[in-house]
Amino acid sequence: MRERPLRTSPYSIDVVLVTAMGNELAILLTRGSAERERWSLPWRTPQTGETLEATAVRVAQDALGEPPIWMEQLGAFGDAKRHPSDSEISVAFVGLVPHETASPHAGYTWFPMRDLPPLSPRQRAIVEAAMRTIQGRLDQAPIAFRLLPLTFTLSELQQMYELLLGKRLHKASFRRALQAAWLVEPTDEWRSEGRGRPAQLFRYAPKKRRKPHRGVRFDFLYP
Amino acid sequence: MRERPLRTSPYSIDVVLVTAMGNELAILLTRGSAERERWSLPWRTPQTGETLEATAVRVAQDALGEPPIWMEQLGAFGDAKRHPSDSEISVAFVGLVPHETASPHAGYTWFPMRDLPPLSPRQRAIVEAAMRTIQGRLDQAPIAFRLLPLTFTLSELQQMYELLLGKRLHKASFRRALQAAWLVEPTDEWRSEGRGRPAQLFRYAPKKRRKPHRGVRFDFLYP
DNA sequence: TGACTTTAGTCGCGAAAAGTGACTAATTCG
DNA sequence: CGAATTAGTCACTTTTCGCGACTAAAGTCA
Repeated sequence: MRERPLRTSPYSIDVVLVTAMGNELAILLTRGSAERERWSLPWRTPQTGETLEATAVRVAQDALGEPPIWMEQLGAFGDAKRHPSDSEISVAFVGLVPHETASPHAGYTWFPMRDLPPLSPRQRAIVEAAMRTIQGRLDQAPIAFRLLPLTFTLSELQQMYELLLGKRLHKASFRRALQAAWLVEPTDEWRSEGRGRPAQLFRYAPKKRRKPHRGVRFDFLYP
Repeated sequence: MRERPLRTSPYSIDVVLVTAMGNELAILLTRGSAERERWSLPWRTPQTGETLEATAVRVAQDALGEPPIWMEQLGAFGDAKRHPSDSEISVAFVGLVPHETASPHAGYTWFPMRDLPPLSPRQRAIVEAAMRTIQGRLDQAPIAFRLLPLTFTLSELQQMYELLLGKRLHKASFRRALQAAWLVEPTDEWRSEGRGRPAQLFRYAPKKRRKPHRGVRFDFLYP
């Protein structure tokens, strides 16, 4: 058994939990009792013998009761910026959570990305890194699919990509890229959503490619 | 002043210093006195008040007498894998050093990537992450140029890219991509390198682009 | 009912970029 | 000198991109 210093932890694990709330991205923040009036990212200090990832999953469990559907480490953040835990560095993670199944425990609240409360400089840097990482992984990991229900329309999928990228995409090009990447397959169900022609439902079903070619790339709209 | 625990440091800063040695990439390893017979990445524990980057630069200074020409954080590595410093986690960095000016201090040795001595699992993971990061940043940061002298031939530049990517590139496409990216400008000097037509010397001189468009992308050769 | 609106889904073309072999140019070697 | 060698460019084909315009199937409202 290894002792931890009593006053301050060597490092904390901070997690940016991201979800799609309606038309916006949102992240989970908490206001602990000891941290007078400032919101902060969920965090914990590691337990002995626990891997970094395991601690990050535990943070998510404590906040939402379930693990993220996708997670990635953002790196270590120090920079002499003050952190609520008073730890010297934070090892930060991003995690994605589908909004349907994500009901925050007491003390945790979803905040839309557009309207975040003041955070510590370090945590603000972490949130920005999280967004950059999500956008960078979007064409390599099935991030958008994981934020949607098992079946979805292509319009819903496109809207999710637009939300994550913060950009409008061109419909025809989006579908062409999707087909080239062999990521979805149609079901035989259709959904009528009020006005307009009913949309076919698709599911995420990546085909094995012999060559891992290049990632999915969409055409941007420059409005 | 904050006290550090005496027995183990909370974390160490490990640096993968990469250079181009002739036709191969090489990284710097050290065999400290206390670390019986095993080579390891250069590392230090942080001093109070020092940023992570500053510590990483200090590691490079101690090993080579000069700071890396480019550096990036790789993240935190824990995974319960044993580290020579006995620290719980390592915050790892990659740094690039041009080989001409990089003479290792006593106890440090360049090892070609193809022929590394046994490393701890954690450090092996760090080295692999370093290579992935270099390849991923190659089209965003002027990595290849920084490993070359101030003026260079386009063949030398292409060889450097091939070395870093581990792939052959097609000459005509390479030059086309280079021109599209406005990264180099010709000098009026030529260099005769034994047999064959003399090559014109170029220098790194990135033009400001109004739109940061996309990164440089080269055409691969599939042999 | 029938014109109009709204959303889904597709087509196809012009432009741009990528992939590649073959060509010309300037040097050294024998 | 001619062959070999390396640098640099050209030209052609294929693929991908950007995007407007089209058809399809529903609801809305006079």
